[in-house]
Amino acid sequence: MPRDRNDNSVSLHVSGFKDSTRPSDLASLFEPHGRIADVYIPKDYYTGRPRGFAYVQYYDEEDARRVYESGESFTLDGRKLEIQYAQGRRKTPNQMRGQSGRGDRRRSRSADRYRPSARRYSRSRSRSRSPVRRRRDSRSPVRRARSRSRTPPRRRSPSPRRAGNSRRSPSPRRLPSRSRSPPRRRSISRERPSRSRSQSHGASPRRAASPRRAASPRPAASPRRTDGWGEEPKVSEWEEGNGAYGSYGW
DNA sequence: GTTGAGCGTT
Repeated sequence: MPRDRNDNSVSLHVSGFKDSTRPSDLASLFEPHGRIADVYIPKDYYTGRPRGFAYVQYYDEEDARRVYESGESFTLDGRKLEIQYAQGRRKTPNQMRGQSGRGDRRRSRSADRYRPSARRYSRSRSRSRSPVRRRRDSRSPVRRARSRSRTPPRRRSPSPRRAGNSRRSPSPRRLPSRSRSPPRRRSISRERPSRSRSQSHGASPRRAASPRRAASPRPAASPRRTDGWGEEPKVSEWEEGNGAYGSYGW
């Protein structure tokens, strides 16, 4: 990521669109006004649902300014979008933790983002086959398989923290808030609390005897593969217009 | 290699 062009890099805070809206939709909407550097739609950390707003960042700050100042009203899917300047820089996970005091409740799950350049998919393989499966490993499969340290609670390894502190973070001092555990898809075992109480007959000691790493909360698979990465038909369209940004993909 | 857990909605 071109990082921030400068500290002034402005992102537009856009809201008012439907939950079904995808980054690419916004991208194609705003692209005509300037090169889009990034479109990011935060999603709830747990539910994975879009939080209702997005950040559209122009590569050139001026474009953002123009869009904003022009007061032009953008409508997407019949809804008028509200546009503002983004207030702060994106918070990093760490920052979020810091706010845990208050934001503890609204941690947000991986967000939907849209980066120009995402041109992978050479037609080397028959992409028409199973899109889903393919999508999964479309991005450096190997990489992904190994570095499970990065991607948070996508589907399998639920605890982002677990990964992070493994060695990466300099100061592994994890906050005491154990509520940190991520997307726990309502594990059943968790839901039968009082049961054991009056369960005089079934309680066999030997069972409880084997302490099996109850520590790892397994979020039974993410809600759905609402990765956002999924099928993005229009993307290509948008992308084509901006094939110039090749910068990353990650 | 610079992150993707950035302002929501009382």
